[in-house]
Amino acid sequence: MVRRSATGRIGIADVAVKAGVSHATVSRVMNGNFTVDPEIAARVRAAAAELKYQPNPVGRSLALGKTDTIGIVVPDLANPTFQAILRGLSRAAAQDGYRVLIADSFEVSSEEAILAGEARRRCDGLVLCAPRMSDAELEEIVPSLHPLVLINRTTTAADVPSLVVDYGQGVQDLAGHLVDLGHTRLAFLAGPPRSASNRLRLQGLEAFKAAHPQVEVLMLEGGSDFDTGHEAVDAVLDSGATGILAFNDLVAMGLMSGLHERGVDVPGDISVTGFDDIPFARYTTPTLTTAAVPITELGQQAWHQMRALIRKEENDAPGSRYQPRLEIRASSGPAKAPRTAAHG
Amino acid sequence: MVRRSATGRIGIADVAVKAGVSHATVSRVMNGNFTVDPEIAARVRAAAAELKYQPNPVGRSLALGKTDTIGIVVPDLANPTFQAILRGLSRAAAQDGYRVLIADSFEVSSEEAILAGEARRRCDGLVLCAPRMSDAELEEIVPSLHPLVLINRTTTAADVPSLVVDYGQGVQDLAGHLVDLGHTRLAFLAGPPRSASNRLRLQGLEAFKAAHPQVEVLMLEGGSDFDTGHEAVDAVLDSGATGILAFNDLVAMGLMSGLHERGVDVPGDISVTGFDDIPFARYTTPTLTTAAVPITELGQQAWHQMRALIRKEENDAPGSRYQPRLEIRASSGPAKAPRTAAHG
DNA sequence: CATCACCGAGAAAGCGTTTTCTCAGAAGCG
DNA sequence: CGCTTCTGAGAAAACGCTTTCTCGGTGATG
Repeated sequence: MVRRSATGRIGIADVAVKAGVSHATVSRVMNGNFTVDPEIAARVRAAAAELKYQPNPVGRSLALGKTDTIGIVVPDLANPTFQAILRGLSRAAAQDGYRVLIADSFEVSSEEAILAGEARRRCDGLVLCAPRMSDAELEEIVPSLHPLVLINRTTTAADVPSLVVDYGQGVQDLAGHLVDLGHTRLAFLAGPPRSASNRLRLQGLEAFKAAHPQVEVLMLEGGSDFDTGHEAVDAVLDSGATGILAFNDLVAMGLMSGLHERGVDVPGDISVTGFDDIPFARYTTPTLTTAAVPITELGQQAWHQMRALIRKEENDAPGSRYQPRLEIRASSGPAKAPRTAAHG
Repeated sequence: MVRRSATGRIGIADVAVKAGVSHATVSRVMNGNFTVDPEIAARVRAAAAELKYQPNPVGRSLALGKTDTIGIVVPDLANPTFQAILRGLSRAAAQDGYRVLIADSFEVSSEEAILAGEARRRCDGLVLCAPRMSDAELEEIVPSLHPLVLINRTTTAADVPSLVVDYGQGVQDLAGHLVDLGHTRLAFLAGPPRSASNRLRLQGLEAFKAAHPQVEVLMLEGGSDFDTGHEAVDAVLDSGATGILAFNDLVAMGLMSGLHERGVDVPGDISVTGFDDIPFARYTTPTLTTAAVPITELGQQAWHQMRALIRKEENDAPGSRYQPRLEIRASSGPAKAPRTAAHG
């Protein structure tokens, strides 16, 4: 039997014995070091192949001081946005031989710091995705997390690229689109209170209100999933608004489903817009007007920024800002006469 | 400065020096070994806290022979089914202090074996999710992957729990439902050819045909995403079938969207069913009749099986079989008179 | 008072690699 | 032929931790 090591797995030592050389030589051969006699190299390779030897990555990591793994912390793995970021990140990282370790904080912001630290120590770098923690807390832990890439949050720390989507501009574009269609009474179905992207949307709407004093913009409480939108039907109908800006596509879909059940026509009676342009958005009935965020690309960019950090390359553009693109589909249409005047 | 080690990070040695004890003692204290003098322990803890010492997991892994990480290989991270499994797995594993490393094979079956091996070596166990590789290849690599949990595939190897969804039964339930509604000409929009779950559906349909000779069941080529369903509109209309069994909910949604564009009424003209019951399914218009698979629970179960393997517990139920539950919604309805007779 | 058992902490040996250091032996040169 | 230089491979250190081994020192017991 060749099983010698305590773990039961065959190691470099087994190969060394079989090939009649030292571990050092086996290591050299496995790493393509050419200062080794071709004949011996061949013998080592034969032995390795015969034993099906594969280097233990943990030992390797310890010696090399790197794990070829990056971590990502997301607030909620059920959210399509984070799924897409994860996908883009994983795909891009894989092309450079890196793997991704995931940590889901389940929207528990108090856990984020611990999760992030733990994940960081296991990996060569960390992507912190839309953290829910406070600015103060973020600033405090950021230094210990380098190399770090931030998504949808910013920090004053240097060397921490930030990829942010301009939700403020996006929501203004959507509101503008509705106003162009004649809507004068809008309502915003807000997202999770701790979400920075929700704050950006709110700021965008404030700016919009300032620029369009004739338009009413109501604020309604919401969340980030289907059910939130579905449950908001009453509040939406009560508001008398004809143009609804949902926090994201999921909320918009839930809302449209609820409106459909009530016999309210979209966009005949009420126009609905989403945000994100998830793949489903083009297959709803009616198809969903939304603001498209190149979200998978964002995950990919996150990796490229991370790679630059790991390789200590000069980074000409540390971080970037993504502009959502207005995607006009069938869920938004001309405003009908305001319902407050409908009884006349 | 306390930075001594080559990596720049502070290690156990720094704490030892600061507390005036040996590394061994620091290690003992950090691991809650009570054979150490309380006063010394306090001194060590104080030093550790002051230096913000956190044990290096790589060194720890090497010494302990475990990484507290499990790997998962999925054919396509963009597929909601695998996302849900990942979510359930990650959540359950996290509760036991384990993290998940992901590997996406992008439906390239030739990559799967390498990916699986690599991921396995980095982790304490592996979840192989609906692998596309051949049975022969699977059998070949399975022994080297233990502890291993298989999803939607089976193996002859012992000690490899298999979690499989009974797609065959599910598709028969759906077909039966349509036949009960009076449909006599059905069509199946197939999934990826290499998918085992697709094979199971096909087998189920064969059984169904045998049991219902009066019902026609046509086979149409397809895939697993929206676009597949959307592009299948012509084929579906040409087939003359009034009841369409889509491979999954995504395909069904794409198809319904396409039918809607053509002015075909669902379920008035054609009934459509999906599979999986993804969250979106209850918010489509019309809401989607489908077969619900407890997919997140499946991910969770995968962890429980894995945990039993890692802990070498006796496992009373190595693997299990999940029965989809028929979820009748609005996309299926009574068959109208066969269109072949409509010209009369 | 001497011996034994025991307790607690340091020394050292792993865990599986990579990489530096070291040193035979061969080759080259005068 | 003797010296130096170079090549290539083994010995050993390092990576950061856990854990066994060892042993000085204390308290207990006969």
